[in-house]
Amino acid sequence: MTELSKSGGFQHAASSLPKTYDPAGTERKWQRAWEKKAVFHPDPSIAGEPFAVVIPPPNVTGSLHMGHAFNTSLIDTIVRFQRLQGKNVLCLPGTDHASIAVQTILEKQLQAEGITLHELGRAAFLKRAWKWKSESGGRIVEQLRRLGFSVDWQRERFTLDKGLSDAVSEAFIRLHQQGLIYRGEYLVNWCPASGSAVSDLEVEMKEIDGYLWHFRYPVITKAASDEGTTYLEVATTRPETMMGDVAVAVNPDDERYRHLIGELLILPFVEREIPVIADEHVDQDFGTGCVKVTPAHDPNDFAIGQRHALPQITVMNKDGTMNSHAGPFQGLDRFEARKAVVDALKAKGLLVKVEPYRHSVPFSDRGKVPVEPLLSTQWFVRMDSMASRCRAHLAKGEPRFVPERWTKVYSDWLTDLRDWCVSRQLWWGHRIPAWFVISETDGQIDDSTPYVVARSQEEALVQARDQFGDSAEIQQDEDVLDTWFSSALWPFSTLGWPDESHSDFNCWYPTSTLITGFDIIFFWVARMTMMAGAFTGQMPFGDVYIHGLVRDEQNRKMSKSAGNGIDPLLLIDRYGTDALRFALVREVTGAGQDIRLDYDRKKQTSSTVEASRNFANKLWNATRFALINLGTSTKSETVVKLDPSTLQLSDRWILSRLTRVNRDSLQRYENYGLGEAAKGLYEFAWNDFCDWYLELIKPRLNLSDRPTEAEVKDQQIARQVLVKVLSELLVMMHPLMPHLTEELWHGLTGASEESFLALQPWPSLIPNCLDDDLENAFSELFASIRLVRNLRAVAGLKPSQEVPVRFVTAKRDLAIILKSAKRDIEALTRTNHLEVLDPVEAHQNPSVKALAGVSGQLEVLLPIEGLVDLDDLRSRLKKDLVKAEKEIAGLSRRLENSDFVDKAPVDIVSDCRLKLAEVESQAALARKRLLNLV
RNA sequence: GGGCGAUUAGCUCAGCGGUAGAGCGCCUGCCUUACAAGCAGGAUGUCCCUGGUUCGAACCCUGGAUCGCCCA
Repeated sequence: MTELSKSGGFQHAASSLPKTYDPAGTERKWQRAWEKKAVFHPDPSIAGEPFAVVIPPPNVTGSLHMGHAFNTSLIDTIVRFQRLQGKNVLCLPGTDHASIAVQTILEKQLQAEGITLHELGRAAFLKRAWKWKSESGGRIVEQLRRLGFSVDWQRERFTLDKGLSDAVSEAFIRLHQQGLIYRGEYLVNWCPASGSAVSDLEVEMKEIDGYLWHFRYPVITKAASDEGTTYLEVATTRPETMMGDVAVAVNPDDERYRHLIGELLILPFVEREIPVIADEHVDQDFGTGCVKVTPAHDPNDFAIGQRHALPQITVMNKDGTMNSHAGPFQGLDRFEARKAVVDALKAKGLLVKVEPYRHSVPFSDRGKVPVEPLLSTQWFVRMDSMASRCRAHLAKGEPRFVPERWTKVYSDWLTDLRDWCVSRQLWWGHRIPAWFVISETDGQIDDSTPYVVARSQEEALVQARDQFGDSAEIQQDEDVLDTWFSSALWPFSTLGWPDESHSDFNCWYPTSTLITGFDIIFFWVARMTMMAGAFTGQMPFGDVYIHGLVRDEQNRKMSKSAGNGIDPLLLIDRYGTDALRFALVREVTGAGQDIRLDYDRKKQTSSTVEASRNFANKLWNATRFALINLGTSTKSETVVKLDPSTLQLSDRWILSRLTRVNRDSLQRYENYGLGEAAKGLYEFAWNDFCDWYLELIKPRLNLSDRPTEAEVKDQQIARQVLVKVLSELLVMMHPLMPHLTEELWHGLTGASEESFLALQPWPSLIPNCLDDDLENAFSELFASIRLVRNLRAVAGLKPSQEVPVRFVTAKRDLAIILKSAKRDIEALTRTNHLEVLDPVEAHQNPSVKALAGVSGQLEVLLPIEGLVDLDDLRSRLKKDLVKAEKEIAGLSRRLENSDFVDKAPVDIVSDCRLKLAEVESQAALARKRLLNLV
């Protein structure tokens, strides 16, 4: 083992190969070698069909979670496969700058040090942020390396890098020129926790148990002149906003209130007069049918306010406390204010009732606090034209979603899309490239201050002076852009855009496939297609492969707050990277469902990953077996062309299976059937290759002391086939288990340190090699072997005890196979004398009392009288008989049905007849045996 | 309210018109010279319910139940 890690290969040390695979050393070794030799650093100028994937850039504050591991495993499987296809593959890594997350981390640090953000100042803050990034921002990237991710690290990008930042400015400027960016005062989602506006997508609606408060506003005009004061009753979930009320709305068709329309009410506490208005969007059946209208604090009310030209009165500060418009409640936090308002209403006798009420409340994704709809001046990106361009592309199938059903999710979202608020009141990020001409508004910035958009301060000043004269003074907007703005440019900004002559951009744009989870279809996928459409005129990727989420053992979404994450690194330490990757990929089904990862939290074990680890070990040992049995001069043999005439049947069988799994895997990898590819290769490797083929060739590999010339020659054939099958299997497995296969392939082929399995060609399909008849024959052969073993187990024979066996069949081609495999069967069943007879021969030469079984058209007899417990045998035979009779009943019923016989396809009917005959003979045999036992 | 997905062995999931499979777990033997992280053998199912289409339904179509997700 130490030998292995020191020498960097085990090709000369087969005998010292350890019995179990130790992933840690192997993984480190190849990760280093791949990166050192720049194996995944493609050259855009070389020939070869380009294939490009950009990874979803993880948050720079992040650390590896199962979602990354899953996404990475899928991406890497695909790109490694494409590399084996000989394509010029670029897989480009990087991280995003995560404005809010980074700012939150740093603010916590500052808080601990007792410094406020504003004391520190913007420049010092940014310096700190970059320092933090250089120290802690590399963690996720190092963790991605541990997954064996075959990305081009030399092209790694960060959204705040110079190039990408320039791309962001350029994009902003161009959108502004096209009139797709505007600035204005609108109701936005204000996150009091981060002190910034957030976009609609960053708001999560949550069902909350709250209350519906009913209270009364006094009517002060017409009605008041009658008998005493009349009141109008309103119902709200947010009493604290009442000081911002500018009207009460009722439905114009509502008989109850029609007479009050146009009357005035008096708003308690602030004593403002507000009108009763009619709006047909008011639901008569909700609450009292009267809606208080607070345009500055509610999106629906905002719309009503727009329709009726109502004023907007903001009663809250941006930190969530009440402002001077809130009258007596000024200074209170919004939730304290709610209580205070309710208490005060109660004291005034204006509170009618309180009922428990479950309703949706918007929460900030990041801040985890209720979002406050607040009027503020922000920058917006106009969505309609960009979205409709995307829909036009989609009509042409661009991009293609896999699975297809996500297409509708994407296109629905692109319809009726609200404009995107892109400004954030933060410092860490891309500062908005807009400069206010403050000299026009007396050094102040307000909504009327003109601005210029430019690439730099200098350019902005030139523009400003052009437009406003030489004394114009400018000041840059304080805000930064939404992190997703830069992520939306990722597929082309990372390739050199806006320099469209950049060789990377020319070679790899548009990219081939995007592989990501359904949770960011809106956040990221749709925004990328919109930006790409606007700037490159093309969709940024051909395919979008959407995968599910990894859920915990109880099917819950993994999240930091729930604390139910499963640490991939823990599983890697325990089972190896390849085992984790294989386990994750194997679970993926064609439908793109979520996957549930089995996990025992106490023991920190996962039976799913363990099974994959065991599989890795199986491949390890199969190779170990090969190396032990190949002798010394094996390397050149691997390239020898196999001569079909020299092959044994079992060789032809495994080559047929190999060809089949090659063909299937190719098709599955290409069509995102990664789980199916993994399962198919697993079955081939474990069942066909290890369980059967290796066992079948053992006698051919282990020659006697004095082998004949033919035996020596045949040993060479077996060795050649062994190496061919195993080495090709390693290539096909490589996308799934890159480290293990790289290691084993080097060991098996003796390839130099300079060449890599990762860059080998996919094995070509052997022509005319698929042989259905042969595969069927081998299935029968294996069934017969299993039957003998089963009979031996029933008889309670010791594994070492050799007995004679008789096969009786009327099926001639089966008899031929069985006879030719006589030596193999004997070896695999511990049989010392195997006879293969037809029924006539068997009848002429009846055997003594024997244990018997039937498989297909084959009867197997174990003449071992005296060794068998007759009672056991009897109950076994009875059970067989019952089973057979049940089957006979079913089959006969079908065959007696004339509709079935007439209408079903002929081969189905004949299969049915054949099966019936077979089961009938099985039953007959069981009956005969039972009689003989008496 | 609109939409999507799921429901199959104890568990995790395949299968998607011809009468049910895998891995793990379980039972019985085995340290058989690649592998005990293994080998051999074995047991295990009203394929959620309901109608319908069909010669035939786990699979297609009605309707429903339960769980989950997305959008409003």
